Amino acid sequence: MTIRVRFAPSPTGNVHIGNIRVAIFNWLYARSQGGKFLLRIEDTDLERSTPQAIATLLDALNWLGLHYDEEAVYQTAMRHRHDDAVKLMIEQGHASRKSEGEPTILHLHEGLFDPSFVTEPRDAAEIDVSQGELFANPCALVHETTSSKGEVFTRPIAWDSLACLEIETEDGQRVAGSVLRDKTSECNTDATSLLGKKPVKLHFKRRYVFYDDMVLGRLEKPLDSLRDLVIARSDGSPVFHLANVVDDVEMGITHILRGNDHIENTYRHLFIFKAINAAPPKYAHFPMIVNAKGKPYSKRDGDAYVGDFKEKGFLPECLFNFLALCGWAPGDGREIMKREEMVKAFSLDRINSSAAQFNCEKLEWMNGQYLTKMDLLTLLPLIRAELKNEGIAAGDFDAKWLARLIELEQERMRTIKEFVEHTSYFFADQVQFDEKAVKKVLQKNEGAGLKIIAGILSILQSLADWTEKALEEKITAFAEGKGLKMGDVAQPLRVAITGGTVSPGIWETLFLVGRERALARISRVLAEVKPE
RNA sequence: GUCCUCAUAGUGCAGCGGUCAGCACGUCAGAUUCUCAGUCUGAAAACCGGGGUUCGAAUCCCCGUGGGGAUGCCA
Repeated sequence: MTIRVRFAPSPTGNVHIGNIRVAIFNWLYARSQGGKFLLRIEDTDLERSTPQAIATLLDALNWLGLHYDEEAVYQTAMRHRHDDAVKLMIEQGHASRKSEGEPTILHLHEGLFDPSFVTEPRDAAEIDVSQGELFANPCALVHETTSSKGEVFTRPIAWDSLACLEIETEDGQRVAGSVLRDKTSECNTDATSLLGKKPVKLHFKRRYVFYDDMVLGRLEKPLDSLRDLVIARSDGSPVFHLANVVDDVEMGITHILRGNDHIENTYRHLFIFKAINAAPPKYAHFPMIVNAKGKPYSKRDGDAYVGDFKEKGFLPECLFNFLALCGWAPGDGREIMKREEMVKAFSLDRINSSAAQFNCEKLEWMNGQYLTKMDLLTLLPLIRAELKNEGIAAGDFDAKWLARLIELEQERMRTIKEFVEHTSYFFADQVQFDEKAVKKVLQKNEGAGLKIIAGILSILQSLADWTEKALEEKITAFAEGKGLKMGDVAQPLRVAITGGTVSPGIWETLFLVGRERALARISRVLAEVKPE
């Protein structure tokens, strides 16, 4: 059987890195297992789902190379399947609806207790009901308590989940649970009046719902802590749980890999699979990513939208790599990995079980590493696009010239955006001067820096051969002749040419700025800047 | 309230009964270079608390504490 996994986002708001990491893990699992990676768009929330959100979602998947194998499934198109499933469950006596205008409820009754996910009654258990009120109805015992803050908690416990139930009353007597169950009418009936005395404790044998999570191991939950579940709303529309399960069956999903916010849902979903006579898939839950405050990301805040990373000049292969490493590691210390390497090394049992905080600084470092190792021909169009994006007519610049500039800047930039930030003086006619730099490097010490560039100006003016090599020779000779350190010469020049104190090597910079502009900039500085 | 789940440096990972608790980002210091970046070298920095089990626990169990989640019509 081939493995089939899916990414099932709801297109409400912008897809954030937490969502996309779920997609990455699914994709990696599918590829590592030779399985299929499918996409289902859960657009049943008509109020909040927008075409625009779907577009940005598809865009993000495409950008990151998360290609899916079959046509995307839109959940709204599956509505009739959901309705059929509800009908089936009612027919088979698993679900019921009191009347039109009421929700449809799936009952946790013995008919659904499959040994593959519900244990036999196992541990002797008791629930203290001395505080609060106890009610009974045909489906459940309902324990209602009020917290110190005044919140009311109702805890309905399905009769069938309480094996060998005995109810202890205030006088120490024990009454068989069946007595109470038989006496209940339609509504919640006060247990005290049914029994003639106040119940204080429930004694029973506890069953557990369980499944084997491929990341977390065996997970279980007392069956009595689960209540019947709504599968269709009052208006008849299917709720998430129902739609989700039915679609997974329809799509032949074999493995569900999702965030651990769904751990609890899984216990419920198992009953739905059973109620529609379908075999449940295997599950793996992994931790969510949290933001710098340690809180979960939310679409509502527009937090960490994937498109923002594209905008900021991160490379998709880097973001992919980085997100895969949030909660997963190959185990041998490798960090920067090609996609094929990750596919090869990926396994669910190496996924971490604790939440990962997103560390943007490390992402920037990693992006810098990617950029440094990147092939020039691959990088060139990305830079051109970004220049264009910034309103710089990149087409006007000679390809060789631009290539050389990229070469020089390649290991200095951490994002594509930084390239533009670092290199504005190569493209502009006028330079933006950093006043501090001008003061410190040119004006200080009675204009020592100015004197130096004045001296060098005449040498450069007479230089016919404007090449990196020639510039290096002339400037070095100048420094040596004057008994100056290279830094004493390079920095004043750098400020005059670039406006600031940071640039690639000075002769490379001079060369690329070009003879005309370089000389003009030095002359202008000499004309306009006066010693302190 | 009840239930589920998680917990190793500031951050991300490694460790899965015996390690001087390792790696990476970041931080700090030094080296190199005309500045920056990079590269190289070095440093500081962690097993949430308390009980057990064991000759021996970061590792297994229990109880706390803290974070996240669920608790009948969000997905």
